[in-house]
Amino acid sequence: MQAGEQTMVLSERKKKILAAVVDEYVRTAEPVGSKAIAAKAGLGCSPATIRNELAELVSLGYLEQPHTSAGRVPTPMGYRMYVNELMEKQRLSLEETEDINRRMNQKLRELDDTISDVSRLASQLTDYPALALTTRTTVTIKRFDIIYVDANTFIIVVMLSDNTVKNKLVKLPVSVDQKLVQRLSSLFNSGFTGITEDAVTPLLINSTERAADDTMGVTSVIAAFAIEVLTEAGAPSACVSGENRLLNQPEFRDPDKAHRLMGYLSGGGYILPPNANMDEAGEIKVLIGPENVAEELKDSSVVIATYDAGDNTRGMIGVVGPTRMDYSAVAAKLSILAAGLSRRLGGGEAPPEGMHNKLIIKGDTGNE
Amino acid sequence: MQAGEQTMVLSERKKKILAAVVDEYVRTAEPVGSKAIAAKAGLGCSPATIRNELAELVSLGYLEQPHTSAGRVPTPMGYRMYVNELMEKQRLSLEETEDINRRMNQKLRELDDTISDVSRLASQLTDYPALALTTRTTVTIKRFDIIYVDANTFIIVVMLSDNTVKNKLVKLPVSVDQKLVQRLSSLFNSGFTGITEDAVTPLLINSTERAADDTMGVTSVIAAFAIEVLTEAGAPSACVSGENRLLNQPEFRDPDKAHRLMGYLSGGGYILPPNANMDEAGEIKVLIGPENVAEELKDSSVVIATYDAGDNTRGMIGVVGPTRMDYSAVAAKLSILAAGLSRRLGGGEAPPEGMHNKLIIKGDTGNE
DNA sequence: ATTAGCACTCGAAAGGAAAGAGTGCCAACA
DNA sequence: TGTTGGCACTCTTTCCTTTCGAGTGCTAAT
Repeated sequence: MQAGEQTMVLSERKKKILAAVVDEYVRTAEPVGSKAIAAKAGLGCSPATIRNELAELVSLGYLEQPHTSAGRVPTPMGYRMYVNELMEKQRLSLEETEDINRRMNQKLRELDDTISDVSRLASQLTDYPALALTTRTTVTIKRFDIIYVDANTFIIVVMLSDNTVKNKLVKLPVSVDQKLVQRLSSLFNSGFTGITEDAVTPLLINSTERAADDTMGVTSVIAAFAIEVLTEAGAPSACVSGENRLLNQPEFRDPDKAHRLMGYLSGGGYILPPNANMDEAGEIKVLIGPENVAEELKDSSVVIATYDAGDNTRGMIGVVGPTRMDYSAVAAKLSILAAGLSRRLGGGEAPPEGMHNKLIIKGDTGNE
Repeated sequence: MQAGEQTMVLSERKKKILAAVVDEYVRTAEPVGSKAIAAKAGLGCSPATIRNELAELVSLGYLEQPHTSAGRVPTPMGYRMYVNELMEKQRLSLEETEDINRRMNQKLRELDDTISDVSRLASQLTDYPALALTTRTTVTIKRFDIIYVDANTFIIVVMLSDNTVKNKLVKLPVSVDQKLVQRLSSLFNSGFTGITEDAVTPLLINSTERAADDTMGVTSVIAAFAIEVLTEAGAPSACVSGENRLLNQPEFRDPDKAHRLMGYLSGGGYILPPNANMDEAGEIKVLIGPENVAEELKDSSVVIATYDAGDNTRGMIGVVGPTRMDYSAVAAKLSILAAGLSRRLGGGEAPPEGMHNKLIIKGDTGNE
């Protein structure tokens, strides 16, 4: 963090070595030594040479040693370099891709509880805890119907601008006239469609009440539902799955540490969309260790894919794990998931199924 | 398990001692010694006397020692005795009760996603993982409406016998006549109401199709939705929350052990309703260690409260933890939750709010 | 029937020695 | 100048031994 921050261009060999360290450390979770690298990475030179290089990589800030005389471990900066430049963008095999798409198809029959299903799927695929979230920006009502059931029961049905439909059964303590219900239905259908939540003012409600000649206060019940629906649909929804997979990772063998992070995650993961704003769909964002804003994530990494859920809705699926994470595989898988989601939910401008690895990976600038 | 199974009546003092051991062990999670009991339980006798009694309780099968020269720990049989006879049924203070009810009220505005909210609440209250599940038996359609939106779009709205309402937006590739939709709407409303899922036969669908003069295959789309709704509503739904709280318990400090159980739980907890059949609402059932059928639960305990969700629907909320569990407090809290749910969801025959501790606790017979 | 006393057991904690992995550096070499 | 083998050194991990203490079981006294 302090020394050697000036971004010098690494020699080819240094890059290869750094990549080898990351790969190996990701695989084994143990500090990797010069000998192992010499054996693995096919550059024809001896452990001693590699030791020299390693020492330099340490002083440049890409690697560190848990203690003198242990192998090297990537620093966040090292991972960042790996993710930005070194990592070979993994192309999943056709089978894998198809498998993911198949499983997605199975899940996504109804696009409503999609989020939770998708996050579960992401977690299964990656074996890390996963989270899914959606932010909608402006939602309006497209259509408003009221179904008269009996004298004190009716059903409100609202179709929103994102083509979801919400309904509510209302039971009143008093009897209402079927005519009144019909009047209200058409009044709401004309007065409350196409407007945002803010536009539902007491004024509007009052005038509707008067226009409908409603003396029983039914109007306000219906209006309350309209507001509720708009609020709820406009609010971001989040969902976390597979927290327990954290326990697979050796870095979370300490129950306290695991518990802290899991608690944070099941807390809703609200705070997760880390550097705010959702980016363009299709991009993948990687946040490594201290790059995360949330204190609880400072020594974990997050990989996030953004997808386009159509009609002003942006969604993200992400995965949380130790900094020692298989970024490449995770990114590839999330990318397919996100593409699939965009294709299904989005406006249809999404790329076709084949096109699964435009893998634009992007992260922080790297400076604190 | 092998010796001393004959249920002899324990002397008063043995009971007191056993209760003291359980209480203390629940509190500290460490084997409890004769000295501690002498100090705590106010029976005026010395550690030596207690040691004699303890030895007998061990040979009777109520207690065991992790090793010679450690304190005593309750066996499942010991816990069973404690739960059945010794435990003082805990009355929560008025404040606590009110707090629970208040929090329940906050959550339960909509009775739909109730289950997940309630399980979360149960977990928060008890600090153990919680699960909620519902079994519905027979659901029928009470009312069937189709809202015509435009030539290839309509909304199906179905009201079920349990007064929930489901809807689905249907987009057709072909244009349909508004008249046809109306015809279908009334045909379904007369033909598909009051019947169970089984009764939706191809025969019925065909005759409806013919009656509606439907040549576009719209009928089958609608019928498919009807089946889907009936299936889904009739299926039990389960929900687990707060798995991570398991990590609070010292017995789950071993990550592998914790992981096993958490995995089992997030697997859906299907298999949880252990000795099958839901009992009468209001009862609390305690399953201790080996009394559980699921292998994964053999050394954990489960406390389950059943509530009446009205109209053929039985629900359960339960809590999972180590056998060393604060049965009394958990039972009391679950009891209030279940009562609250019955009151809100059930037919209304539930006891009023004040009545929160009829705490009938019941478990297995205790023999394997 | 209860109790004080005491030897004994067994796990948990503390200390220490040995093993092993990996480094840093130096001197030799191409 | 860059690369390599060699070697001493460091630090962790592991295993063993010792110590400590809580708690028991038994016996003899009350």
